[in-house]
Amino acid sequence: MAIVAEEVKAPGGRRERILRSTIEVIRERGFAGTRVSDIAERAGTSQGLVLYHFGSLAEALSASLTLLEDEFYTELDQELGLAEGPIDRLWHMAELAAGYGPAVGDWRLWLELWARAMHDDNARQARESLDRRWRASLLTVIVDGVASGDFVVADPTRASLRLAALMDGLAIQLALEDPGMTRATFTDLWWEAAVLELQISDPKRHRPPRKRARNRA
Amino acid sequence: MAIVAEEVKAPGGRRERILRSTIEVIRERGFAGTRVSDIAERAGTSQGLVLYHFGSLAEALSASLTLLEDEFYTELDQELGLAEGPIDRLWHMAELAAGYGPAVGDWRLWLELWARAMHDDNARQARESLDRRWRASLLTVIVDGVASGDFVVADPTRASLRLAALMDGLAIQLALEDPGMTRATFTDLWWEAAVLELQISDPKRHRPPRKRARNRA
DNA sequence: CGATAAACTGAATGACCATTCAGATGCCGT
DNA sequence: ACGGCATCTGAATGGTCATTCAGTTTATCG
Repeated sequence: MAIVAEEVKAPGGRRERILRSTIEVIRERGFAGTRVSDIAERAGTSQGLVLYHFGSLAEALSASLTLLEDEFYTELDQELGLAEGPIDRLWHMAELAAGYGPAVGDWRLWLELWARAMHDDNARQARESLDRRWRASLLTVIVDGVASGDFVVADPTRASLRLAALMDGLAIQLALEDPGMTRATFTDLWWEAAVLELQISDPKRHRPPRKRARNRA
Repeated sequence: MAIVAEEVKAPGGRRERILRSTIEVIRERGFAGTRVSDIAERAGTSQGLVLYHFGSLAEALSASLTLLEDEFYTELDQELGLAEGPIDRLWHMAELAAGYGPAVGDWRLWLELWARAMHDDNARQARESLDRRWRASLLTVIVDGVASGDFVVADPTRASLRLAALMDGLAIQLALEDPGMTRATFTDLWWEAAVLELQISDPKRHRPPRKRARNRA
């Protein structure tokens, strides 16, 4: 378990390494189960250093949320940059949400964040801005699609609310490993709803198979 | 804060009173934040008694989940018993989910349960059977509606999956008090999706206004 | 080169909590 | 009235952490 090889020069140095470890630990053990010693061990440092950098466990957790936000935004922008028309963009978002990527589709972390948001103010704000951003992107895609004639919707805001909520709901099953819910069914079910909701007409070019299928352990 | 008046004869005695207090505390402080002393204080007893009855905090939490399941089932059955046709039943489920009732629409508790299900096996099982039950009811209503001609659906299972997921997703906003998400918008958005998904044609009798609006503090 | 500061460590320290326990109190059948 | 049993209490007990700290190593810069 004690790999010490590539740790020497992670970009960003020890501090960022600790934050990344923190996120990993939260994902595995939850906010509640995350101890300073877990973070230190995962990062290959001492407990003292974690506190030296962040002052307290609470601060470390909070800072890791900020890092998470950054990665989320980066991933979203990058992926949307690749897509061409509204339909393609929508499809990319579906795949991001289905978990083909490091941050956006990391639903275990989202469930944790939702629960924590009820009791911790940092978490509340983090999840709020992440959610806002996500839904704004979705809305933009829909509005663009309406403008370009790809979609037909009476009320884009309502449509985006619903499609976003549907993702969250499906994601719960995904995160909890409900039998019968896979990434494939996720996109499948969601896309069908989107087609219905947005009256996507053009049947060509729907659901291209995914190229890569990378995901973290 | 120390009210001691009506505690004397809660039906079911001290033991059940402790379980109910446990659920309340979980709702307010989360699983992680729930201490034996919180439960005891809330129930108006000593810490010792909590442990006397349940042996450990973990057991108390677990037992409270069982009570929660019972209440959920009771509430669901009772409410569905009141309804007449498939459309009416569907509407009742929407209202239950929107939080007009003590157990089913208690979404803060659900968020907690989802998060805990990732790390605790009792929670995992509890949420799984609750979820299964809920979705089975929804599926039944849909199938009945198809049989009676009220609904037109190609694949009832997929429809029920989607409609259930949509509820969960909307519920997150509700639980986290997202500005712009109320019980009314919840039913509104969901019902519109249901109408679309199930091709509900009969426009009369849709969305009767709610009679009572009771809810716990 | 020093030397000053930053980064880092590991061993205390102390707070917080679940759990234990020795005993009180009420209850019930006889 | 009394023995025995379940219920109940409040004060220990002990373990598990976050946090502190005295001191060591490493980087930086004149």
